[in-house]
Amino acid sequence: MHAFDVLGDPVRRRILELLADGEQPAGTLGETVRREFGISQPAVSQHLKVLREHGFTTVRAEGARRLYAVDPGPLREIDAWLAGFRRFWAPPLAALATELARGRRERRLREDDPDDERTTP
Amino acid sequence: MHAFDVLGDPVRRRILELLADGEQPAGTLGETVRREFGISQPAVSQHLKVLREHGFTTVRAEGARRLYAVDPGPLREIDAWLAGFRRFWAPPLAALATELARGRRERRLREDDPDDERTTP
DNA sequence: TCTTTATATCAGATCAGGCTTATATAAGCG
DNA sequence: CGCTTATATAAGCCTGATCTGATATAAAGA
Repeated sequence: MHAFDVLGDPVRRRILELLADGEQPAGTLGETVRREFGISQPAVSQHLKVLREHGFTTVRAEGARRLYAVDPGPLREIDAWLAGFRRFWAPPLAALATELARGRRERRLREDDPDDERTTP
Repeated sequence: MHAFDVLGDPVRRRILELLADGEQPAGTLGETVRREFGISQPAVSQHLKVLREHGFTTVRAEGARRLYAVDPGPLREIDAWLAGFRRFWAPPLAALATELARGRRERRLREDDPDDERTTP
């Protein structure tokens, strides 16, 4: 199952959205999702398993509770794939900004580079 | 079928990658994909149908040929969904840059706003 | 017009995903 | 310890996605 397939399911997307605000125990997630989608506890648990096994979440045990949290790895990969298409809608400046933010940040902070692409003439 | 499901299929992802370099007739796409994945012509045609019907491509007829091209709409929506998680891996500067590129670009160019968040004290 | 080329659609088979009910595991508590 | 709470796994069913081979449609060319 590819990362995109994992995100194809609305329940799994919702779980990730909920986790975006911070870690949550399986039970709390389950309650919300069950209310919203009308599915059973095992169904939720199976979705959590898919998310886990594909690296979208981490889990840590706290007593009997399982605390889930977002693991950004696969989302990042998807973002990287999308990058090849971003030029179809993003203005060129954004690409530059991304580049800037990604690689040149530390260089700038250390060397105090006077060369500045931000102000286009 | 959700946009994420559409991208879940490797054949469809490949087709979009090929189209990223510009429009191509179904036949050319088909040849490449058939070579790479070992599937039949109808299979490719069905994938093209999925891409079409979910808004990932446009088609225009040129004689008997169908020229496919990327339609960025759904990819953009996916990008928007991902935005809610980007803070997990992108440095804050990138978010600012995105914001900048998206909405404030013209304002800045016109008004020459002296208010500058870029330099955090 | 007849034939070839380009692409799409149809019908049927197969397979994977997701759901449910029932059950297992393990911690918390009286 | 038993009982309850929290979560996971198992087994079986059902639906929908994708594939193939056959066929339809339509443009191009002899």
